[in-house]
Amino acid sequence: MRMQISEAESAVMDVLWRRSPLTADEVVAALDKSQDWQEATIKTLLNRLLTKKAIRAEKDGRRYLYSPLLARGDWVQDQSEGLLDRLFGGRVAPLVAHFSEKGKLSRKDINELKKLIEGLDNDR
Amino acid sequence: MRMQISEAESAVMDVLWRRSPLTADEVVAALDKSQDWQEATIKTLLNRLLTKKAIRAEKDGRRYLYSPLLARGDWVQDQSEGLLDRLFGGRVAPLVAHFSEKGKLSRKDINELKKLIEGLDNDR
DNA sequence: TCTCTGCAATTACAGACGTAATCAAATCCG
DNA sequence: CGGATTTGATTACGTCTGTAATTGCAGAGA
Repeated sequence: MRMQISEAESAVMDVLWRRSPLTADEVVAALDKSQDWQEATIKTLLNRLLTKKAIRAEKDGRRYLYSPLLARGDWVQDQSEGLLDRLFGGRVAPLVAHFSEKGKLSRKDINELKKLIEGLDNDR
Repeated sequence: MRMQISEAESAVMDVLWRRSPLTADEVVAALDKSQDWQEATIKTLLNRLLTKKAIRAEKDGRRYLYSPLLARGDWVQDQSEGLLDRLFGGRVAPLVAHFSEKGKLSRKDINELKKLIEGLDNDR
């Protein structure tokens, strides 16, 4: 079983991925807009992430500075592929087809996808 | 907070989505290949799904026949959109770009995507 | 040096989940 | 009819998660 990061924990990771290192206080501040959590709650999440080795803390005088250890790309990869495997037989096209059917493709998406696919198609 | 179906529970849903109604026994048989669960475990999962109203049970003589109430499409939609929002800002193109970078696009995917996009692109 | 204070570490607690064992009710067999 | 068997219902229990409160310790002031 690989490392699991919970929903709440990933909100904390998100702020550290955006900018780091940060003090606990800065993390709290960053989450203030998006989440309705007490400071203590965020401290707990930071500690759980520490024991999971998903982040690290370096002493900076009286406080700590937190940084991610787990790379966002790896995490995203893990999550995405998990969902792809579980729901779409591991294939990307059906996933996109699904979003298309559900009207989740914006014009912008379509243009970008077109460009992306053409690029791939040309170079072999 | 909307209805949550756990990982283990979704394995049970999967067999009912494939074919239903089924007896508990048939569900157990179907899961025998993929999961290493005791019969009792599967009974528990069926019951939890019942209380969550994700499936229903109709009496068939001595036993019950189980069927999904939750549609697979709805569930897939829920999961996919959740991931899309959490990891890709709710946009499909970046998700596909991600898979592309990670080399998860097969030739077949590319062809299908191409066709799909063209279709969308033409009709407006 | 003693106290206050700002943080981090520890502890708390209920609900969900994974994973079952056990209990009970209905039915079949002899 | 009474025991064996089948199958669903109830109970169990440790871990993880969401959500905190509380405690303890290292500096800042008095």
